[in-house]
Parts: sequence; C-alpha cells; structure tokens
Amino acid sequence: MKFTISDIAKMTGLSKSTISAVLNSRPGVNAQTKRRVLEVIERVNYIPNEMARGLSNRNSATIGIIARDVTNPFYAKIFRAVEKVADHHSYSVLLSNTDGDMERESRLLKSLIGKRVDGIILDLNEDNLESILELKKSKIPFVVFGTNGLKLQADCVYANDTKGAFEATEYLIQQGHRKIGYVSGQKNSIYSRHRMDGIKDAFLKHDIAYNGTYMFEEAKNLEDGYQVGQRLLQLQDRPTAVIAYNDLVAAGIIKAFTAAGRSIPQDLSVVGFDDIDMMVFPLTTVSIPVYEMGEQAAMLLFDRIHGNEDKPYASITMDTKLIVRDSVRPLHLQSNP
Amino acid sequence: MKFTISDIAKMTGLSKSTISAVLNSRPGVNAQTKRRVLEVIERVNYIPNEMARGLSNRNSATIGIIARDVTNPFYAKIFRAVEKVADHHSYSVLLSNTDGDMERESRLLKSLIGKRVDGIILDLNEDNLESILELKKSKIPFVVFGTNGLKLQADCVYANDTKGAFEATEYLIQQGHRKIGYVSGQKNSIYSRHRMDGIKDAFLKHDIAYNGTYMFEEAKNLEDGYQVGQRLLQLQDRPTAVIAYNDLVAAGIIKAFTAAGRSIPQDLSVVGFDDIDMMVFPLTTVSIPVYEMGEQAAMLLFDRIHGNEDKPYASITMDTKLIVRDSVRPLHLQSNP
DNA sequence: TTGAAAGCGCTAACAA
DNA sequence: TTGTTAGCGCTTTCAA
Repeated sequence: MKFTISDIAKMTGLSKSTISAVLNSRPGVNAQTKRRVLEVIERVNYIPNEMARGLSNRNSATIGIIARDVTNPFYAKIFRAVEKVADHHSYSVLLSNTDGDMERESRLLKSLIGKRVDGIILDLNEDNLESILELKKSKIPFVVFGTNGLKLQADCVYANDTKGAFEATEYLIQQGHRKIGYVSGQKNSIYSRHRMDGIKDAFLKHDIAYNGTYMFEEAKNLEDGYQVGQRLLQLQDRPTAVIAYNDLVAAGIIKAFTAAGRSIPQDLSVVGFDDIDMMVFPLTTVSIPVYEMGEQAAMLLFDRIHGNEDKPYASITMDTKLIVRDSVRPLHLQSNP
Repeated sequence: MKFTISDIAKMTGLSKSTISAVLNSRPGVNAQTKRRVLEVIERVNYIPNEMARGLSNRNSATIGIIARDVTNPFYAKIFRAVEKVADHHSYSVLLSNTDGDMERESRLLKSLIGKRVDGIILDLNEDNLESILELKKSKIPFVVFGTNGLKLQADCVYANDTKGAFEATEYLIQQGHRKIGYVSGQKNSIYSRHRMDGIKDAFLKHDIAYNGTYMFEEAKNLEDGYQVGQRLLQLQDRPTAVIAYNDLVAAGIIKAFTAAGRSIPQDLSVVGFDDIDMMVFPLTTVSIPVYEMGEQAAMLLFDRIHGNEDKPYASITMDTKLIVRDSVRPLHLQSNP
C-alpha cells in the first residue's frame, strides 16, 4: 500500500522498467541487479498494485462467477471446483449470488464487466437473454452453466437433467408408483424445466396421466420444501411418490413429514436431485457430477481467456446417475416389469 | 470493453472531465448536457473501467473474504451475510477458501493485498500471526472472524464457543453421561480449541476425569466425521456421548453408526455445533448465530472503510444456544441434579 | 543490460 | 458550466 514501483526504483538506484522486468521475471536482467532488486522488495514488503498492472495489461487476473445461492452445497461445490482451477492460473474469483432474481443478475453482471474481469461463469435465469447479449457485446469470455448454450453461441456445461429425471421416474414406476408428483424449482430455472420434461417423457412412455394436483412450484431450498411437505400432508388425494427439484427440497419435505409423525418412505416416497453428501437421511437421488462440472466450466473458460478467442463453442454434457437408497417404498412386487 | 471515457467525450463533443462529472453525478453539470451524455452512454452501452477508476481513486470497490471452506454451510451463510451488506455499499466480494492451510492463507492474503481490496474479512489459523502482521502493515482495514482480535489490535467478531461447549457438556452430564468424548476440528482452529476449553471446564466443575481415549482430532467435515464414527464403533471402551466439532462431523458420525446398523442416540449420544438447517436428523446442537456474525463483521469492516480509521477496535461476542432435539439419550433419571 | 517516455482509462484541481 | 492538465502505478516500446 505504501510503496510503488518508483519507490523501489529510487531505493535501488535503477529505473522503473528494470524493476518491472524483474517483477515479471523477464530475461535480460543482470543477475546481480536482479538480486539487489529482489532484496529491497523483500525488505520493504513491496506488493505491486494489480490495478495499475491490470490497467496497463488489460487484464485483471480475476474471474467472476454468478450463481444462485452458495448456501446450496451444489453451488458451493461448483465454486470450489472453479476456484481450484482459477488458483492454478493464479486467478482470484469474485462470487455473486442472485437467488434467481433477474434484476440482480443484470446488475451483478454489469458490475463484473465494469471490473473488467477476464472471464465469467454464470448460471442465469433461462430467459435472461438480455444479460447474455450484453455480456457478448463486452467481449468478455464466459461459459454458461447448466443449460445448452449452443443456441446462445457460447460455451456451456450442463447435466443431462432430462434423462436423469426420466430414469428416476421410471424407477418409481417400476416400484409400482402411479401417483407421482414433482416439486419444481424456480420458474426460470432451466434445470427444473428439463427435469419436468424427463418426468413427462416417462409418463408418456408408461401411459400415466399428468396430474396437476401432484405438482408444486417454486421450491428451491429446505424451507420451501418444508412448506410443500406441509401442503402434501393436507392433501386428500396425495401422490405416493414425489420427485423433488433438489436434495434440499427433498430434505424439507422429509422434515415436514417427520415433524408430523409420519415417516419416509412409509407415508411418501421421495426422490431428490444432486446427491449432496451432507444428507444423512438415506435419500434416493439423482447424482450429478457437480465438481466435475465446475472444473469443466473453468477449464473451458481459461481456454478462451488464454488463447483461442474464436474456437468453436463447446457444449459439455455430464451424465447423471440414480443412486438408490431408502426413500422409495416398493408398492407391489412384480415379477416382470 | 470497447469504449473509453475519451470516446464518449469525442462523441458528445465534450471533455473527459464533464463526462466524468456526470458519471459520478457531481453537481454543476447543465441538465441539457447531462442528458446528452447519458443518452450516448446508454446508446453505446458504455461501462466505465473500474480498474482505471480505482487506480485514480485508490479504492477498488471490492472486499475479500478468506474462509476455510464454503462447502460448509457455516461459511456459506457468513458469505451471504457479508455479500448482503457489501452489495448495499455497491461492493463486490472476492472469496477464497483455505481449507485451513497456512501456506494458502498467506498466499491468498498477499493476492488480496495486491488487488488493493478495500477491506478483508478473514478466518485464519489461530497461529498465523505473520499474515496478520503483514495485513496490518498494508493498512487495509480488516476484521478477524471467530477469534478475539483484541490482542491482535483488530476488529473481531466471534461466538462464545467456550460457554457453548460448557453448556452442552453440562447438559450431557445432567442426562447422566460421564464418558464424554470430543471430536475436535483442525489443530489450529481457535473455535475448536475454545470448545475443548468449555468441555474441560465442565469436566472440572463436575469432577469428571479427562479421558484421552475419548478424544479425536482433525475432523472438519462429513468424511472426517464418518471415519471417526468408524473408529468409535471399534472402540472397546466407548464414550456414551460425543460432542462433535460441528454438525457436519456429527452427521458423519451418525452416518457411520447408521451404516453399521447402530442407531443414535441408542448406541451413542451426539451433540453438534452450528445448527445448520439442512440437517434432517434431529440433532441436539449448539446453535451459532452465524448470519448475524457475518453481518456484524461486514458492518464493522465498512465502518472502517468509510471513515474512522482510528476508532478503537471492537470485539463482538455472540451468544450460542443449546438446541435440544433428539440425539442424546438420558442415561438415568435423576431427581436432584 | 538499463533507462526515458508514452500510454492504459479514469479523477481532480485549477483555469477559463 | 466546461476544459486543460497532471497524475494514479504499472508496462512497453525504443534508445542508449
């Protein structure tokens, strides 16, 4: 904070450019002088101003990540994955949470652009096209999370949610369930929409009618799930099984049932999404390789940052996996499914 | 990315300083010209370069937070709290995780100083004094998390861990437990040490001998807890109750017991710390007002950033609260404790 | 091998 | 009310 490159120049009797050269370990500096400079730097504890450096270099050595809520282990894991590869490139990362609010999304994005971050990883509302367009205009490399970005002309990585939901639904059907509900996430969540698609696909294939009274909306966290659980408890005609938008929502439902003296899966079968590891309840869930997704996204991003500006856009799909534990009750035994 | 303030100046036929004046809504600009400028800015989608602005202003409009692991809801909540007040001041926040590694702590701190962040909130190893000293020299405002920073001459906010642990231990004793274990966190975690202190205090008061074989170390997350759980299962002389460093560790222990066909609290009583809300198991735990702690830390920090540089250091203690649920088994009924 | 000077995009006196 | 100018702390030609 106190010293500048000029100070170091004066103290060593050299010029700024020489100091700069040793700071950036450029060749062509006498070993002697180099040592001298380094020594002074060390002694006075000089740390170069990255803002000045960035202004000159037109790079900030930081990337931004816009997520919905780090409080959800899903996003926390992504963050850690991104941080790991960022760290590897000596980058810092700015984190912003939107809670799915579009207005915040735009605002935070603008802020990141203002900061001239070198890249952005984002998980936006499906229909926040305006922000994406603004981002494109800014020429800042970015990768879109959890949605197919090809139509946006962008790199993207996402899980095969539709397939995952399809498999989960088929599993429920195999276990004898017909009255199957879905507790969806936020309206503009593309994940949630894809999961709903998968469920409907399975319904179609197995001739099950879609029943709107089994469907719940706008549940993204534990509290929301708890409320849905309470509503489920009130229901006259209750689904026998429910697929929750994510594990947190599932946990909320389970909590509500437990609190009411009911138990899972005796009174309701529940399937989650994400397979977050801090779930102690033996929840059957669709596992998503979230850490790997974060890594992939970050790698894609740094690929763009260093180098190929005009490489064709990549679209990475990760497969999900149904983890069968103990939250689904078999409704009947059947010999030939 | 494309336009600079000079571009806007040219396009409007005005000077840079006038543009700057309207950008910073400084008074003394003709309403007419102001409108004209704003219009052009809007039209070409000009977003000022915050690095240049920061270089000139010697501020970055960003703060940094150094935590152990956002994957732990404890830190995630803190982050959200800090983010909220930062956002309120139009600040962004850089997040770095250390996993408790001192070398990383120093490195990340240096990086934040290099970026000239306007303030830092940190949760470091108890004995990483070197980093704190370096930070002090940098003159960047900071607040220390979870430890008493008065001896460091710094603002700090922390929970009364010792008291919390004391109460938890006394509760166990009241329930008839005598063989009480502690699964501690990382060696350099001041929280963990304080919790141990509280436990020992209770032991002293109630004449219970400290038994090293009931003590476990270096457990910070669910996996660690799981392993401790497995070791507990092997133990010949097992404690009847265990206090876990945090809820994640408690969850791991519970998971291990459940996996082995044992159950909580029948086979082991468990008390956690933090009261993270995504715990569906009815865990008795010491609740910590973590969100409030984050808010307080952030408010302290912004207080320093804007204004009083030489206000006396504040030390904010938050009280914990034992939340009794259903993970402790009463060993006997006693009329007079 | 080192230094001088211009420039990165903005702010802030001071002048006009 | 607006413009001129110097400067923030660094990098980077180009000369020496």
